[in-house]
Amino acid sequence: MAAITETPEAFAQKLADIGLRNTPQREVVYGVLMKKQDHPTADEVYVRVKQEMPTISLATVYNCLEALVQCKLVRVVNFERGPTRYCPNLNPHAHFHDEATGATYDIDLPDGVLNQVNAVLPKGYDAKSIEIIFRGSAANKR
Amino acid sequence: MAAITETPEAFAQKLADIGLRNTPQREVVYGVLMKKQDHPTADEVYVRVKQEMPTISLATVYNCLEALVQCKLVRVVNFERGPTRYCPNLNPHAHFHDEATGATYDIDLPDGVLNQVNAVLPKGYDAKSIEIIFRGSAANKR
DNA sequence: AGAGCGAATTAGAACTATTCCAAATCCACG
DNA sequence: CGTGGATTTGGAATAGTTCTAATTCGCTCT
Ligand SMILES: [Mn+2]
Ligand SMILES: [Mn+2]
Ligand SMILES: [Zn+2]
Ligand SMILES: [Zn+2]
Repeated sequence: MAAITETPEAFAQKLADIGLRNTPQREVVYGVLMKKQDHPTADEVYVRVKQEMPTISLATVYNCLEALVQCKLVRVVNFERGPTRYCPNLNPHAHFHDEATGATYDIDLPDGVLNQVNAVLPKGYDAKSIEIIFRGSAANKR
Repeated sequence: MAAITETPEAFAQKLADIGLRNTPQREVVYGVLMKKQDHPTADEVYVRVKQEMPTISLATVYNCLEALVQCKLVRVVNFERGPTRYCPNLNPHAHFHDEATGATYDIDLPDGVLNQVNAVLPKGYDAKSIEIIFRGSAANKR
């Protein structure tokens, strides 16, 4: 299970692992993502971050999100060509996109299912990641 | 199994079903998609279509592709935020995206697997479609 | 503490894929 | 043939993201 509260040291270490520094901006961006476990766009992250750090720029939010994605503290989710969304849930999971409301829900994926899916690949295909997106309607969720 | 060669009448009917007319532009766009079973972008479709119909506009290619998607003769595929790609394979299948080459491969999906995947959804979630994308590397394919 | 220096941040310009718009064209029907 | 609504067309507009170049930051070394 991913730690809900990453220590500042562990956080800095994850960045250091790929040759990046820790910065106040990166901490704040990561903080807002952990605080509310949803799937905000870069713009939405920007709005939330500005409450804590009003001087941050949108470019920096993009930079920080990219840094967090690279050191695997955050995942990227895309629905069609809509704005990229950022997901702080590191557990193996799929996404359910409610087309009526636009809401996104995390769907836990047992290892068994991932293996089953991976098994459909013919010889010669080596998948580093599997992304599963459901589209439909969800009743009374969250 | 999807017909490789749709008759012009069946084609026109699929359009009529959703209240659209058949047009030469729509036929040509559909034709180039069926001819080469890959996953071209709108721009790539545009280039191919212009060989047969040099006066067609890019806007019309977008319009035609949208019409074909709506009447379910063509599917849409998106990888991250890259340009939308169009897939003429109507069988249930997943996509394998080779990150090294950028190539896209269709992966047949047996019903069993789709059911297994659908079964991970908690009560209250009703999926109208399931999209599966593999990312990795494929050796010597196609 | 102060200087040096590469990394990070910033504001704004640039870019790209797509959609919008308004005018021209087409075409099925009467 | 003439009309009217659908379709096509070229160009403008849009949205999200990336790029650029100048500034600022914050270690490290003295
Ligand atoms: Mn949506
Ligand atoms: Mn790629
Ligand atoms: Zn998620
Ligand atoms: Zn396909």
